[in-house]
Amino acid sequence: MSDTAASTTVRDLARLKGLRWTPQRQTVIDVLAASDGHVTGADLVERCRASDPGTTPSTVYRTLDVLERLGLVRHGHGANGREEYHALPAGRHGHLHCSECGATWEIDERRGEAVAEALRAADGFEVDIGHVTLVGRCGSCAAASPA
Amino acid sequence: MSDTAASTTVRDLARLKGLRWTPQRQTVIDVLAASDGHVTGADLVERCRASDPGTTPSTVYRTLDVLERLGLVRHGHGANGREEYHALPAGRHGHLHCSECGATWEIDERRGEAVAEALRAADGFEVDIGHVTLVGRCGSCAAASPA
DNA sequence: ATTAATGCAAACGGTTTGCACTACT
DNA sequence: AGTAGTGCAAACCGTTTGCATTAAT
Repeated sequence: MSDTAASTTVRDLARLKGLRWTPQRQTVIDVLAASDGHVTGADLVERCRASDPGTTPSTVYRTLDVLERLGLVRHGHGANGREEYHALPAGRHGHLHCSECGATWEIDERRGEAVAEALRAADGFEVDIGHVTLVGRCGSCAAASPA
Repeated sequence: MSDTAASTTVRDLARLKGLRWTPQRQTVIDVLAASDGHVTGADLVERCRASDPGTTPSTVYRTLDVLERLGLVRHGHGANGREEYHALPAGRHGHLHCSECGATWEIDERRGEAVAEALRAADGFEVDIGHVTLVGRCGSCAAASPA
C-alpha cells in the first residue's frame, strides 16, 4: 500500500504542469495523507523526518506551496493561529476546538452547512468553513462549569 | 476627553488587583480603545509609538496579558492567523474576511447568534465567535466570479 | 521602602530566502 | 543537457524572556 493510485495521480498531475516529481515531494504527500486532518507546517516537517531524516523545512514549505497551487492541499489556521495544512478532499469540513479541555474535532457536514447558511443569510457571504478552527467550549465543559 | 471615566475605571480595577497603573498601560488602552475592533500585536506596538515614541514591544505585550487577565481585552486570530486584540465590550461579535477582495467586517449580532445556534445544535458546543476571523468570499466577490 | 513594571537586548519558533549543488526529465 | 528542485545557512518577523533599572504605591 505504499504506491497508491492516488500518489500516481498526483505525480502525473504535477508532471502535466511541467513540475518534477521527487522523493521529497512524495514524502510530503504521504505524510500529509497519513495525517487525518490538520497538521502544522512545523509538525509536518517533523513527521517527514520520521520517514526521511534528511528532510529540510525549506523543502517542505516549498512543496506545500506547490501542492496548494495544484489544488491538492489547503492551508488554514488552527486554534492558536498557526498555519495548518490538510490534504484534499477535506475542503468542506471545519474544526472546533475547546479552549477548556483542548480537544479538537470536526464539524460535520450538516452543521457546517447550517453555519454557512447563517452567514450567507444577510449578504451572501460564502464562508470557507475549512479555513479556520472555531474556538469555544465543548458541550461537556460548558455544562460542567457556569458561563 | 483625555481622561475618560472608562480609563479611571480601568486604573482602579487594576489597583484593586494590586497592580500598578503606568503611563505605558494608559497608552495601550487608549490606543486599543481608539482601534475600532481588531489590532495585531505588532500593529498596536506601532500605533503606541505614535503617541509615545519610546514604546517597547515587551511592555505592550505584557500589558496586553495583564489587560486580558483583567478581562478588559480579548485576543483572537485574524485571517492570516496572527494574534489580534480588541478591547471589550466587543466579545460577542466576530469578523468576516473576504480572501478575494481583502475586506474585513463584523458579524452582526443576529448572524452571530445564528452561527452559534447552528454549532450548539448537535452537542452543545458554545462557540466563541469573537476568537477567530472567518474567511471566505463576500457577496460581491462570490457573485462576480463563478464558484 | 517595597516591589511591580519598564527597557533593553538577546533568544525564540516558525517560516522564508539566496545561492550553489543535485537530480529529475 | 537543461532546468526544476534540493539543502544549507542565514535572514526574517512577531513575540517572549532575563535582568538590571525605574517608578508607582
